[in-house]
Amino acid sequence: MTDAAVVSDDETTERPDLTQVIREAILDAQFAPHQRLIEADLSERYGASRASVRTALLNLAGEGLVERLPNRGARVRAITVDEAIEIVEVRIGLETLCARKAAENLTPTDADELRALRAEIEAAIGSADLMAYSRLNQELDRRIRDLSRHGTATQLLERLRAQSARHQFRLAFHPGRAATSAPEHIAIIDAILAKDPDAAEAATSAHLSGIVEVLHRME
Amino acid sequence: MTDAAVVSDDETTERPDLTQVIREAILDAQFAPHQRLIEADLSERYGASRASVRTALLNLAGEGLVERLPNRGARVRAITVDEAIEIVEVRIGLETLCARKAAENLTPTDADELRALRAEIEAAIGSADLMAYSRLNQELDRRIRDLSRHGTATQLLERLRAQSARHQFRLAFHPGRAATSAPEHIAIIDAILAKDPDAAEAATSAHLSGIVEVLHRME
DNA sequence: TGAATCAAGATTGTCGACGATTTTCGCGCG
DNA sequence: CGCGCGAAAATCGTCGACAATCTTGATTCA
Repeated sequence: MTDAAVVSDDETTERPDLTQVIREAILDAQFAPHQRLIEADLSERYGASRASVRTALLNLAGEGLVERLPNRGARVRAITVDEAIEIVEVRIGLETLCARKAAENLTPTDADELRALRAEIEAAIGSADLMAYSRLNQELDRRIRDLSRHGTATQLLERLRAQSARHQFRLAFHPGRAATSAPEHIAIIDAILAKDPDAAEAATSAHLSGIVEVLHRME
Repeated sequence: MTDAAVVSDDETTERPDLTQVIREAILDAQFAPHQRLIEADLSERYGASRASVRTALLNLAGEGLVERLPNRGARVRAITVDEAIEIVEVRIGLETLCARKAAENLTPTDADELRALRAEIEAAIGSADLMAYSRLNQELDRRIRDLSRHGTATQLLERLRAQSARHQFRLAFHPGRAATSAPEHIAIIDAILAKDPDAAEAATSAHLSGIVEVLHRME
């Protein structure tokens, strides 16, 4: 299935940063929430020294993906529903800011790309392809962050997204969720395309407030 | 186990976490922005092994206080004025959220403490004690964060505050700044005391927007 | 003179080992 | 039978040494 015989025993191929490898393992749910990440185990599993594993775990702790209990090691950080709600509440502040800036900064080229993205989203909705729709939502969020050219907000949003990846994923398949959020996403896109910061902020705020509501009911 | 005569030369006293020591050194401006933090130097300076220093630097990198350039070591992260503006823009979103929650959660006991704090602030203004006023501003921000009981927002605000400590400090002594911001702070307190989330959000937003303005002019 | 090259120095990255701390588990005592 | 107690295991924290990498400065050649 893979394209070459490089996977197995030989480690001579360039190895990507351990931090990234473990980060993706966590986001891929190869490690469960609250699972202990024992340095010696990871060390053997990835063929690196304990010091390297340690460095990676320190990095991931800084990103909020793992917790480090003094003298008791690291474990995958588990986000409760309450925390997921807090995260979305914070996202309201950050994403409305980005939406505002995106509307202000929009260039004709950006507008074309955004229109293309809108078309894709509408197509995904039309064919009821939840998986594609979920992916496009993420893509839209990322696109708006980029357009905002606001490094600080972008960085914090990226952190929060990683931390709540599991919850975001669950939410995407919540019954009836797509039908509600789709027009909200379209509204956000249109407000940005219209270069209307106030409308972009309002549409973003409305969308995320809806998510907070849903999460509260799930609690 | 007497605790006398242990302070001077002997290192047998419990040592506070190196991360905290170096963090405070950075915030105290013992290390200048962009100054390189060489592991061997810090190791000798604080009488710890290089591994411990390394751990501390990784922690501080996670907090955004130092930058780590691959294979080229760590240095104190320098915040430009543009970044300082971005940080305040983000604070608008986060602190309005906290002010809102604080107004909603306020208990009679909290209200008493808040009134005491207001009295202190008014006293500092009356005596034109800029140093005390600056300290009380920080205290007020912290108090509102606590009252909000919003862990996620609190954590992010704490990070941002540390990163922009230098700029916040400079701003506090900007000519005429105290006269402008004092009534804004009082307005925020009163809105929270009135348990009026909308007013608290508006007052906080107005205050921080003013700071953004000033920073823009300083640029 | 000036650019390319390469050697020496400085600094970080990685490693295996040892010591410290926490957890686990068996054992005796009430 | 349960509860404390202590030894053993598991695991993290620290250390010194070495390897890899980047930087600096001298040297050579056109």
